[in-house]
Amino acid sequence: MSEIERGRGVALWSQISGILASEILKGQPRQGAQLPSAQELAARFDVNRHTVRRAIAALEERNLVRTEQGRGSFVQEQTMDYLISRRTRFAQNMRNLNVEADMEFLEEAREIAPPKVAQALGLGRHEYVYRIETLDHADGHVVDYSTAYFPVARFPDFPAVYRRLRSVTRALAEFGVADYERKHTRVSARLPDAHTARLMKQPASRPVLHVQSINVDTRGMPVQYGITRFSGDWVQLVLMAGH
Amino acid sequence: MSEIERGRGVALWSQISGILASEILKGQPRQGAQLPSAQELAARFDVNRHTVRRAIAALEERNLVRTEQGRGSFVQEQTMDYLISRRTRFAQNMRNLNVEADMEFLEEAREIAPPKVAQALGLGRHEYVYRIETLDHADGHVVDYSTAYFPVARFPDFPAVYRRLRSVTRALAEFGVADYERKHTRVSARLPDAHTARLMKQPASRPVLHVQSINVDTRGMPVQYGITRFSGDWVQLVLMAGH
DNA sequence: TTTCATTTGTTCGTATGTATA
DNA sequence: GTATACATACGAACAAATGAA
Repeated sequence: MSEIERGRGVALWSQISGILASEILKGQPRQGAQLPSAQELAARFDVNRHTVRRAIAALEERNLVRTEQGRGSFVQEQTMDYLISRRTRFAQNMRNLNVEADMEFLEEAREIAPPKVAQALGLGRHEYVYRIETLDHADGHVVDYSTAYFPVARFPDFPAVYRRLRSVTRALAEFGVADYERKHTRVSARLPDAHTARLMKQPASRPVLHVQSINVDTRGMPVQYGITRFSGDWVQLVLMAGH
Repeated sequence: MSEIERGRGVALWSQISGILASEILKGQPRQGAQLPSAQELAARFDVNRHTVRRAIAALEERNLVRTEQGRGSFVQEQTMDYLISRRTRFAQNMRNLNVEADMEFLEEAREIAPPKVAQALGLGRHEYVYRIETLDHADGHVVDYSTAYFPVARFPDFPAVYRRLRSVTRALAEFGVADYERKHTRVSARLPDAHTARLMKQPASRPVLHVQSINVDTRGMPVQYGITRFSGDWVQLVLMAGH
């Protein structure tokens, strides 16, 4: 079985480029790792070295690969700049990055607010919150695994609205929260627990950015408390001055 | 010999709390480790379980201990909140935290700016920068390992001034930079390389917060490019809205 | 899946010490 | 000195969560 087909109307370099791109996006070889030499790739696909070079040039064009003269080609470290500002919106971030974003609902629950959550949201003891767990993908990668809490009293049946609109911003708007902003953000680096690593499809030995955040409405009342675990491999937080 | 004294005007729970606090601060038991059960502690101090509970409640209040129902009480992992804002100053941060800060100069060099550094500082190719490596301690722990770059042309003999004044802020002031602020900050989570792990006295398996920052003067000209690696165990970055 | 021991959390009651009007 | 309020300390019983058998 040959991986590529000749005379199918798709140039060989293009097919090879596609195969290598999908392998890289699947994480094999890893970021920063060296690609097989042009010679070896030529042998693998049974084409001329020039054809391989043309394929790699296409990958460089897509910023998936970086080649260094005399050393070899390497999988370009991809970092997605995730902008943190007073007005942080996931969807907007993804649009800015020009990637295909996709959200997956994992779980929703109605439960008594854990102490930390209650404190963050300014709730009393024994008050209820919705806990909503989501996975965000972009370009086929897991960007983050997020746990968000919303007070039940203020946002009855929030999960249903969120599911329907697929956006925190629009869901909150439906409850009359026209605008909200980050009150604060806490960032730490840690190793994911087994559950998190599995969900994020990454080894437990790779660190994640652990971000706790509180969003408040225009009157300063907390509307959302969230924990977002960003893939350390793919995401870099960017904090801008001003905004 | 009894560890606590009754009827001396100091409540039993307060004495017990003090003893446990000093043990924890000495690192025994260590961070994350489980405390003896309330039952065992009651036996050790020969008091009622309630009294021990009161003592532990005080430790929770001081954020030295975390207790989980059905599991036990654990020494709270201490994180130092490191405030990132437009006007981030290490010394100020440490003063706010009320800890003994201490800086150690590791290395200084005069070298041609690496491409990334040149770009960040707005320098041309082949321009020189000072590279200064420091270790910051607080309360006996390594807080961060920092590499800072300053353009040689604008700040001749910067390292000597920095060494003398032991403060970036004051050293820059001596060169006429009355004020500066963060242009931006990039944060990622990664595993330290062997060199970094050794310097920071932490295992290479524990992640660090990798922070790249650019400080600019009031006219917007970059004055410093830096890479700071914060101990993931001890430091949590806090990003406040507004300021 | 069930059972069981361990541990923390909560709520009674009782007694005593301490400060204050 | 007396009355009152409050914090401290102990005892017993039970509820709730956890983890291991």
